[in-house]
Amino acid sequence: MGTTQLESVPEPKYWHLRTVLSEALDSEFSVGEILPNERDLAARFGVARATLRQALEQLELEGRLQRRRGVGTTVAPPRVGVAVGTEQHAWPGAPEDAWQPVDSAMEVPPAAVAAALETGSDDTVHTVRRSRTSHGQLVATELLYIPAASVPDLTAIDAPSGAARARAVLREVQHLPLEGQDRAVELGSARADDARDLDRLPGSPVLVVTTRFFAQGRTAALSVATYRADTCRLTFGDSPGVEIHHTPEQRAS
Amino acid sequence: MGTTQLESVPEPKYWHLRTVLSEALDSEFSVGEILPNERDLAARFGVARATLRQALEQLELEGRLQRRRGVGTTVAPPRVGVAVGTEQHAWPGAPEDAWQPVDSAMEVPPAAVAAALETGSDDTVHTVRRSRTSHGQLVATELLYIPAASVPDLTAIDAPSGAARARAVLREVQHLPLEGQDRAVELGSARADDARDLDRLPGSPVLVVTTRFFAQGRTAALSVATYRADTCRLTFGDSPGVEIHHTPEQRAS
DNA sequence: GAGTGGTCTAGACCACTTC
DNA sequence: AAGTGGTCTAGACCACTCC
Repeated sequence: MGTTQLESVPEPKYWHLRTVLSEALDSEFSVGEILPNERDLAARFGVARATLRQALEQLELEGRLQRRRGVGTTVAPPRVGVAVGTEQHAWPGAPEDAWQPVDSAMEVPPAAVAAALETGSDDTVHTVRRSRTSHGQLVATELLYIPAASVPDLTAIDAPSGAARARAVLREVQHLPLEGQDRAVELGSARADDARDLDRLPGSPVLVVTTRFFAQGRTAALSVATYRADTCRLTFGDSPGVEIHHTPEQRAS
Repeated sequence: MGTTQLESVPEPKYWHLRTVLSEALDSEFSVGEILPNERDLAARFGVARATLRQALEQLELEGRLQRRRGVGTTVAPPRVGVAVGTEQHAWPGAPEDAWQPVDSAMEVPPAAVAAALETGSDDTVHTVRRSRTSHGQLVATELLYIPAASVPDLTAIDAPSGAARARAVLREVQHLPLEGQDRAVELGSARADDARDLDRLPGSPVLVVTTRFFAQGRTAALSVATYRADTCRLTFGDSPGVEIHHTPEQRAS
């Protein structure tokens, strides 16, 4: 029984470890349970701590584990479904909107945003910060860019900043006739400020949802929303969405 | 000029490196250009190779770099927009469908899939493998699960496997009245086989799009599509989508 | 065979949470 | 103060591509 394993396909140690741990999570652990610490686990599997960490990182990416510095590693609950495709054809700030206004100010947007809004690269636009909560946890932050031309009646009549100003901007934008919207999802890594808001480390994987709102033949508003990739499953239908674990390695014939 | 930087927020080296490299990519490199190798870069920045690699991994996650073993690290082109939300209300295999059938067989699906399809956990279902190409490159693989009950006229009349069988299954499913669909997007890591198809390493980040197709009050088909997260931006409108680089750290006041 | 990125090690120290 | 995960180092060897 010396050499039970086959040498032909030497899969990386961390990948094999990931599989072993994944199966252990399925069968021997329950949600919220604390795993042994990394040094113990590494010793138990006979690998260096860095190798073990590579396996844990994979599992965290897949939403199976949650790690917190100074605390430990716990078994993560299933990802929460977060509706993104609902409120179709409604402006941000509409009554059923899931977002909470946080702050607003006039700012010069990043160059790519200015290009999409067709504003000059030095022009300021209304920038509204919002956040979104699900099951009592902050799951996303958003930056909403609205050119001054989209809300002409708002010229300096309201508070200069703060949540009140954010609400005023959102109130104004409802008056425009919304002609359509389009949306894109891509992988990103959390900027330092988003990471802080989302209680993650800088560089954590996030899902970036970019939404363009069209009115009067132009892009009248642009939203860049940053969702925690570890805890969120973005749903686009009206139903809550399927919970499919795509991880399993086996595929029975 | 000794201590220009402030010590108060000692950001990790790899994060700072990422920022420096990111700016260098913007200003001094063009798409497709080859970067110096990791050992040289690490020496140039005075860090260990592992630390440099942490920074490169971030940039690769963000779609800025492309690394290939044995070849080198190159500057990645902007992500390609891949339409996911079009073909709304059409079965897979409809004429305008972007997917290429690859193979098909009767298989026992993973437990979570069986649950969504409401089949017994030991029942086989039609499993169609398809792939999707964009700009000459394979960007996604798909597993499409169709319970035998959804295609009653297909009982063993066609080829036992292969692309021809896949086409036969897809042809049959068109006959059902499609009542609706819903969709979810989440982050995953590539399984060994998907990784091979997508020309990535096992564990590479992927965007998993799960689509349920409803007919006759049941889930009549379920698609699990795996997109390369580094090269793809999933778009959901009818227009090609915005190309927003969310990476920039600065946010001018 | 030379050069690349990918894996792995064994250690050290740091930042953070909890007691 | 003790214990956790996060960062970093300096090396080694492996798998792969290309010449």
